[in-house]
Amino acid sequence: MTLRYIILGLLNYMSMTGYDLKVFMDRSINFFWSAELSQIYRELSKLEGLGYVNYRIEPQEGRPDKKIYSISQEGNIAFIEWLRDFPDTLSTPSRNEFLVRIFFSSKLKKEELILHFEDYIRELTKELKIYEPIDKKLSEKLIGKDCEDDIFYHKLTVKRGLSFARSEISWAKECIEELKKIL
Amino acid sequence: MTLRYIILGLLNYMSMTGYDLKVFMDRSINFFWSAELSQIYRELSKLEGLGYVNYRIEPQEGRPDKKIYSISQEGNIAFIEWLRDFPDTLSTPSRNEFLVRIFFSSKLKKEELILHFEDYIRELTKELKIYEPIDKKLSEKLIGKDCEDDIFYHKLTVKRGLSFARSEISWAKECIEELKKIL
DNA sequence: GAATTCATGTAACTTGTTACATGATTTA
DNA sequence: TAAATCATGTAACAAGTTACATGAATTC
Repeated sequence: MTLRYIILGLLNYMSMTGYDLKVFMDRSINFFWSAELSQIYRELSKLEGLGYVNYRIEPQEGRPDKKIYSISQEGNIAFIEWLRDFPDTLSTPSRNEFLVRIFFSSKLKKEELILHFEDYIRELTKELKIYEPIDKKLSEKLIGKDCEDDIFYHKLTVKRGLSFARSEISWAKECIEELKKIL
Repeated sequence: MTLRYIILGLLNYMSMTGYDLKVFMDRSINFFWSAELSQIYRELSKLEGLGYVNYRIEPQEGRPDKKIYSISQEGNIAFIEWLRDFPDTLSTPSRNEFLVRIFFSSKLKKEELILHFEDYIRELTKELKIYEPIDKKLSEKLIGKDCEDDIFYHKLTVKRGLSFARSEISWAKECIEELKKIL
């Protein structure tokens, strides 16, 4: 269901094609949710069936015509409803393959496992370097504006990205230390 | 694919029924992976088809007979292979519904959002209280043993649970502060 | 000359969720 | 008396992934 509401939420910003939605998602929400184009198209058809979105066709030459989707009033109501009933139990079960692998790593050479932790740190450092300029940019955009603005909330998620990455890096470093002790 | 290797990994510890696997998972790996019984049974059939597991039947009275699964040699080879080729790109896409909701929260009253952050903090505090005694227990078990032991690796994942929960709590507190500033 | 962008999708598949069914025994 | 535990599963559905197809225009 989450993808459904992401689409409605984004169409609230502006009307878009399925392709646009994919591009938009890849550049924003992708840090904490992802979806394939095929999934987006499928969901758009369902949303249309529900009357939550409408589309108009913009003809193109040499390319398939654009279907520009907009959110309907009913769609907007459904979106707000979803937003308001935040699940109390932290709904989506967390799945983390990296941790599964660590859990079973007794079967791995310590040196090898250390390399994996180092890879992990490298990945997260890259992420930090992506988040930092975004954080700055959003801060600049926010100056003088009040909090009604979406940017304020986007920034909260970017801050979380920063704090998460830093915390993971320091955990991974501790793991490497522990492993080196008993090498 | 991850569930497949979790099952193989657990059967490496000991032979079990599908039901046992579910119970075992719920008490350990559940913090970073979960699966329904129906999914486990389905995967066990597939694994049997692949020759990665075998089972013997233990008859029972008044209850369905037990099917006690063991890992085969081929299964063990497949498991080790999986463990060795750690994906370089941090494979499974992270999905976090809570963050999606925060991203779109401009449509929510600030007071309401603060309540959601407080719920989140409460959840994570509960988690901390679960992890802390586990961490202690594992530390005690580890004394005098060397690192070949699975417990050492399990403890790394528990440490991560602690560090994650603490980091999330402090982020959520900051968010509340930010929101109160502009209330 | 090869890959990427733009824009639509379909089809087949895997994975995860929910609901249902059975039936004795134990616990609250 | 209701529910949880033990133990098997099936069926239907929802969500996510991967591969395929089209075809012009642009960038490397």
